[in-house]
Amino acid sequence: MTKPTPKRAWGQAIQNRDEQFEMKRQVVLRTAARTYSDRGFHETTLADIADELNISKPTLYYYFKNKDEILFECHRLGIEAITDGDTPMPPAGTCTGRERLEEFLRRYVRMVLDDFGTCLVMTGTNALEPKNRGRVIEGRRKIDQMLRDILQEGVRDGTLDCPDPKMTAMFVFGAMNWLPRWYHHDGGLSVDALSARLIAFVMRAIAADRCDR
Amino acid sequence: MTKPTPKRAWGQAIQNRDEQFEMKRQVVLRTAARTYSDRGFHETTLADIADELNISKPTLYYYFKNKDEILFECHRLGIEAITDGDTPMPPAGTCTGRERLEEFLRRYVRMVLDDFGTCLVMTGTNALEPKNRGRVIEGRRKIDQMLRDILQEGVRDGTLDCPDPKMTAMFVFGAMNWLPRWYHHDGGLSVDALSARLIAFVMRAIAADRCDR
DNA sequence: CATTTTGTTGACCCATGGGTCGAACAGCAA
DNA sequence: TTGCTGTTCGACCCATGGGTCAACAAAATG
Repeated sequence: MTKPTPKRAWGQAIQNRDEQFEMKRQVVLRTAARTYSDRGFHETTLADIADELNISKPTLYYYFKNKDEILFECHRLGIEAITDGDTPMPPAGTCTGRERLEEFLRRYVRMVLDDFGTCLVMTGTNALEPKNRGRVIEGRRKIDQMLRDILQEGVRDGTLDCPDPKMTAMFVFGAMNWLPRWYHHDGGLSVDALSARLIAFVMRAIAADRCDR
Repeated sequence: MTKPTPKRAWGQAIQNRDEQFEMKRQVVLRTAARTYSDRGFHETTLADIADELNISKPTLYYYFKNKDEILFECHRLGIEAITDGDTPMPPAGTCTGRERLEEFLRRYVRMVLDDFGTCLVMTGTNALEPKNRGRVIEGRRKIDQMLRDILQEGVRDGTLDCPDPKMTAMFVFGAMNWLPRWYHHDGGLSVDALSARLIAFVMRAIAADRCDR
């Protein structure tokens, strides 16, 4: 659950003023995301986060409006990690549903094992103020829909065979969202190896040609 | 996530003194488990629980030592629901690993969609005091082991075919532990139907004769 | 009815922790 | 040196909520 922490100090690189500001914001967010995931949102005090960065509590308020905003930003970054990944998902139609499914699972696993993704699935949205809460829920809904669409696409083009795409999606999300609770980055198993195993498991369950071995 | 609440009043049935005491304890626990699951442990105040039962906060302290103990009892009941179910699991050897797996999954799904089981998988153990925390973790470890053993048994007797029972167990637990987050008792899908779907999904993935259809 | 035991409560205590404020301090330009 | 702006912090405020207590109500007991 906790990645090997770089443990970089607070103000390191001396760059442009705005970049420095944005960089420090990021450092706070990463630290917060980790701590929220480990101990839970309500069990984490702002003093905890500040201490971990060797800064004071008011300094946090120089970079963020309040505790909620920090959590919201973590969730937002987690969601963006899939929806607007660095390389976009291959659009529907360019390859089989099964191939798109594999790609989606690979991305999602990577995302959910990154600090922000982990935070997204480990901490509830209850703490967020209504407006931000709604945005997060909407984001997650879109991701849900993405997987459902892919499954249906695979059923249509004959590369997948699952009786109930909606429910199947939930089972698969469950398996993936649970990863941060037991997978440790320091073990012998790499994220890529893990996602390969998970993909194999899912494919055996729903790939149309699942009698291959 | 929230079952149709009976909403029974506080002191209803007039029975033996001790039974009454124990019954009221149970009512508190069920209410607490539901609220903890819905809103989260830290988001739930003792006043919330008390209000829901139309009693006062100090009354809770007449039945329980503190907030932690209430949570612990919920977890304990959740764990017992599988380990010491009303009818014991068929012992290893009396049937195939695959059959035992089906039975285990059926039980686990039922448990995890009951108030206490839901509470067990929805709320973290961080809040518990060290001693109780250890007991809960131990309980969950035993349940983990149970599934792993069943999987290995199935591999041995040839009814199951999964390359890595440990990891497979985690995937399956993930899918099941995620159920309370999306399944609603008031929908058209019964718990039994749901567990049948989940079992079908898992069996397609790891049953040795998974080419049946 | 008196008295003890069992249940219940309003009112209170107080540690925790989110959030604020004004002072201080850095760097930099004129 | 003087000011200006961006950054940091010690000290403080105060609402929340877990937990307590003494008093009161309600059965049981005799």
